[in-house]
Amino acid sequence: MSDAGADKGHPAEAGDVFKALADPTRRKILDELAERDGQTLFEICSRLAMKHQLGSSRQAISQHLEVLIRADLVASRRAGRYKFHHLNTEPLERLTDRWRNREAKES
Amino acid sequence: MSDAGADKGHPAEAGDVFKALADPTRRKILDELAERDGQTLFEICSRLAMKHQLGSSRQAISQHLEVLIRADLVASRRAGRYKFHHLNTEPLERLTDRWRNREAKES
DNA sequence: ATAATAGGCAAGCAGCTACTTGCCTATCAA
DNA sequence: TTGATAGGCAAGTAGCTGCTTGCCTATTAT
Repeated sequence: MSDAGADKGHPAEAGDVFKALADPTRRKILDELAERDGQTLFEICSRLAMKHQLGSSRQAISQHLEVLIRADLVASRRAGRYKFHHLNTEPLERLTDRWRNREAKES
Repeated sequence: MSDAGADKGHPAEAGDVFKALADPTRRKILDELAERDGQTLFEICSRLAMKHQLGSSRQAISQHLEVLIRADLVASRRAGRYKFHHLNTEPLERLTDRWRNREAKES
């Protein structure tokens, strides 16, 4: 039991997606995963530190990943002592159509 | 010169757009402007209160509009004692392509 | 002119949020 | 086994953010 995903307990509201995207560090994490999908926490940490001079600690990145997972923008998969993170662009698909199509629906 | 818009003093970074969209009240303001463009502050206040049971004060909405203007999502135009607000969807156009196209550029 | 309307400015405050710190568990190599 | 690696949990904290409060200016109606 205990699903390895992150799309069961939450409906992943649109508000969570916007809030997740509101942080620059989280956006850089998504950039990193877009460039190389399936990285572990330590990989993301070291690559962010090198490429962006981001001195974020491991725990900081871990908490950011939690937010991204809650927003369904990142899916995690356990394999032994490693935990790989994968980018999911599906919540981004029709995110802004709401205002471009002149059709408001929900918050 | 001296355009009546909001793209001169600020480059209107992408981060400002994401932060502006992170608040549910601001998203509802955009919904309102998408449904009826060119409303004044008082119009937005009363319509939000009616349709969404949003008990936000005038100053609260005013401050939200400031954020939206800084993000270039709303343009304001003065006419006498009225100030009309217009929705600008241009910053939303390629907002999420950055991760969907696998091409990271800037924060 | 006087009052009403539409909006602006700024200080203060409560709640949230990103981050740190410290310690813990689990898996793998020697 | 022991130690190193990969990650988790939880409390504490500083700064940001959304909102209120109070007072102010500008434009319009009477």
